Amino acid sequence: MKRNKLLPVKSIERLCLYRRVLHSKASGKKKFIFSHELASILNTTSSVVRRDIMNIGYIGTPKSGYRIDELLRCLNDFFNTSTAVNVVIFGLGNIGKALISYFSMRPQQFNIVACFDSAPIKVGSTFEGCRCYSIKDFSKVAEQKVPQIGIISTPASAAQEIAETMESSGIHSILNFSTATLRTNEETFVENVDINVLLEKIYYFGTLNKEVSANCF
Amino acid sequence: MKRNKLLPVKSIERLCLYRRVLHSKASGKKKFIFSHELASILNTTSSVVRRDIMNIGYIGTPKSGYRIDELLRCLNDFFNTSTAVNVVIFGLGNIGKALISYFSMRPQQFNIVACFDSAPIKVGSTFEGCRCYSIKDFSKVAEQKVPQIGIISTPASAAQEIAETMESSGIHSILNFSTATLRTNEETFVENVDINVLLEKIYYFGTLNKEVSANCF
DNA sequence: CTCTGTGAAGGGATTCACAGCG
DNA sequence: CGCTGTGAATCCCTTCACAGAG
Repeated sequence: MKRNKLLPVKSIERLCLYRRVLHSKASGKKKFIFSHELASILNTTSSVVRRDIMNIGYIGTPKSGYRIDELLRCLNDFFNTSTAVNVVIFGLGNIGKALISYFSMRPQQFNIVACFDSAPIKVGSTFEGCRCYSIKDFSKVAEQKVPQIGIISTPASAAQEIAETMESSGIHSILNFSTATLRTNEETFVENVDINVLLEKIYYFGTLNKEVSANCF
Repeated sequence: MKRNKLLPVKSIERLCLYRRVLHSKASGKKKFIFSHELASILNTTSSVVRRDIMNIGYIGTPKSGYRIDELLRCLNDFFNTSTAVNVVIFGLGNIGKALISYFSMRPQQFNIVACFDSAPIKVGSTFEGCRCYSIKDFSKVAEQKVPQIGIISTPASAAQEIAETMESSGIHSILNFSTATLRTNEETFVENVDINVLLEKIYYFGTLNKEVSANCF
């Protein structure tokens, strides 16, 4: 793993949030925003905000701050979201359905183009406009829909094979809700969302040690 | 935020995973496990494993490695899981239901004792054994059920008020699936799971920059 | 030998602090 | 005076490297 010229993960996460805030303010009357305003909205510090914005190369103006429209455009370019990104979901269980429902109302950024399940009863059905295919048909569907992101919301036992299938179709961005530890190529980025780990973690930091918080800056 | 004697967040996350692996191996015939075995299973390095285990104070034996049963007991003590932790969920939408379904089959560690929703049609109903209450009744229910963890799976607009309600009832561990940036007391630990941020992130690291991976060690 | 335990080095991200500009 | 931009310091985590034990 060589993270050559890439921005820090944390910085990327925050930049997403700046984008959301700016988007919500883009139609307002205010044309400029200060680093400390963004910081206050997102519970961080102005230093962090300035550093992050510096990282993506945008230059604000002293005294007046950042132009909202320009910075927003800069962030949009940075995240390369001129067209919606195609997403596929493996596993039409509760999580899969939750994601499809969520994005069916917000098709601007991410477009869930297909879902896959191994249960014959689900294959061929349509959930909120999203067609469910057999996992066996993935490569065919992938050729047609050209997904860039894959989400795994299957039991852990199926996860590794699915990850490999996705990789062989050129998907290098995987969001893994299963408890499996995926083994992937170096160029694939996997993010694990493990509900047990999340709960253990917040329980540890919130309950076992009262004097701590990670939410504040 | 003073993270006094606390272990690093990343270390905590990994320790959860060690526990899961050890648990699955506890009934096997092998009595010992090496740091490099754990590392290989979880896609990390033996250095990391040894450092993490050192952090919680367990001492292995050179040559034979770690006693699986002892290390597991040590981890259980560390995470203080002698009894199930009580969890409440705000918002009986898709995510809320997914979580209830998931944990209704695994009541050992985390026990979802109640859920809350503002929709009158949901209040009073029961989903997979979990009773849905009005948010207004939270403090009454909380007195009875003594929840230690709260999960927010409502729209962002309701999140801040819910977080404050939870805090006033003594919950200091919050898992936030909404897009709201919560403002909480210092002693409360908030973990945000923002699906948009997650997807942006994996898209950035997986698609925009092919030469990178964060899954490998 | 092959393991663990751990001080020390290294690398990354955050924070500090201040120059420079309007 | 605000504010931003940014080198430098700091802090935290990971990695290295090796002593010590069996």
